[in-house]
Amino acid sequence: MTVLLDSPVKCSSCPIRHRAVCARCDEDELSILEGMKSYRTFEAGQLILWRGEPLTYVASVVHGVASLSKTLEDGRTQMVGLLLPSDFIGRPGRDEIEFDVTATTDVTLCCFDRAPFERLVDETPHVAQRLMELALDELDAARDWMLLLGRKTAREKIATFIEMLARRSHSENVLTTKVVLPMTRDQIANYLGLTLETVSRQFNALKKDGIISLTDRRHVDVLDYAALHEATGDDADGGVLS
Amino acid sequence: MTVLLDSPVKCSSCPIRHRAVCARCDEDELSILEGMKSYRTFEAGQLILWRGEPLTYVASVVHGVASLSKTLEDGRTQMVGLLLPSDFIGRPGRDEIEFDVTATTDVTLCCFDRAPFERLVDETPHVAQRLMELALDELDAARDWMLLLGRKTAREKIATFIEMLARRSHSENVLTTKVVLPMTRDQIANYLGLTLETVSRQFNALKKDGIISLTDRRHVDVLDYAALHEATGDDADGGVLS
DNA sequence: ATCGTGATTTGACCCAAATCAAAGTGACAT
DNA sequence: ATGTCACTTTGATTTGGGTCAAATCACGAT
Repeated sequence: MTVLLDSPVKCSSCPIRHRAVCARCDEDELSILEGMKSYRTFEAGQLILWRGEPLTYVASVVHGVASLSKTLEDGRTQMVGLLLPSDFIGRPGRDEIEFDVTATTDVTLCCFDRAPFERLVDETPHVAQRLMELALDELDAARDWMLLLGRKTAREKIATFIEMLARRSHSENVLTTKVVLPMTRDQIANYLGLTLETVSRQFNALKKDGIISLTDRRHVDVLDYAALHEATGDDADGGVLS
Repeated sequence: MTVLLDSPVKCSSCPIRHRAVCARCDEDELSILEGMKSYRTFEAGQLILWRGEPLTYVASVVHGVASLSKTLEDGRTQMVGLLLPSDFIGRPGRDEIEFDVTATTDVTLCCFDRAPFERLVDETPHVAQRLMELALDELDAARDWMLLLGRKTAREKIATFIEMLARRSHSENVLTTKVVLPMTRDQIANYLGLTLETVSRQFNALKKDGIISLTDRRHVDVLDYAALHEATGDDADGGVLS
């Protein structure tokens, strides 16, 4: 199941050092974190946490992609968030979550036991502030997603999804044309409030229109950024995810 | 336009005293707030704040209902949040919002200028904590709404909406059967990702099934709570808003 | 190489909700 | 009482995307 790695990387050379909850920690604070952290890895498809389960630890995503999802009585499900590297799982002052967390790809988490972590948060205002910023970013992303789920057509949903991945996958500030899809058509459907068949059809429709090309199942090449943005339905600079 | 009332009520007798951002303030802190607050009222339909506009003040909703909404290029809109009494507008560390805020009914806000308020937040950890709780509540509500927008049928959406209002409108812990709709069919449609015609038809379908009765346009009477919950599609205790 | 399995694409058909179009309601002003 | 205006209901029709079903593809295991 869960594999515990005995040797997490040093905070100072951690890939998410500058974006995660620890972004503004100084050397002393990092060494405290260093002492209380442990890595856990999960394989693609594994359930990481589930609704109602008491949270014994909180964590930052180091590598990979995890998803948050909610389920209706009859089994219909909707993803309600994607966790990319540097995103945070768990929240101060709550010991349950009301959704499931699943590893979408193989995932590495940097975990902290709750009690000592919460103590650190109470004593370190800028960590609390950083948590607040992360929560507000999630809230903004959730609201963009509400607009997508409530009002966008299937084509607009797919275009928005590709644009979002392109935006997030550029390492610095260069827009990449090659986008890696971190999930299957089924999972994409789940994220966008569609069925997998519609996802497939719309990918191919965008391809037929010369906006993207599909090299293999997990890679999209954006041929025409302007047309892609046009296809999202968003106005000028709206709809930006985080 | 905006009316400024010169005599806001005393914090100590404020109806949202125990739920708003000031919930855990002591007498001294309240008197600081007392000194920096002012009331503003808006008529139903008025725009309170809009996207991109710099935020000069933050506020708590005292009376009435306001809505947050986002718009696509061609004018389709989606509400992304409802603000009921005690909900908070504005956020530490951001000076713009990425949605419009509109008065749904007549609204009274308790406003604080940003600069002094942020100073207070920095100096008063429990206010920062309360803001965090409010943000996390909004995030949970947003996620419930994503499930609704992405996966629920029109009937389920209407049932969920009525159930949410019933839950929120009970003054203490008694479930009321009479629910006041704080908005028009058009606005409800906007909130639920539907058209106004569909909203009207589904209200009448629930009525025909004996689950609710519609006294007048703005009042719903819940005749059968169990059936209403059944109709939401939520499982046992899920889908609770805030 | 071949098989098996899960992911993806494609096609045919259907239905829930959108769209288009008209009436119906009720509160208020004249 | 009459007209106006904004909101709501109801009906007829269309349609985007869901559903069901059958290939096709890709890739690791044997």
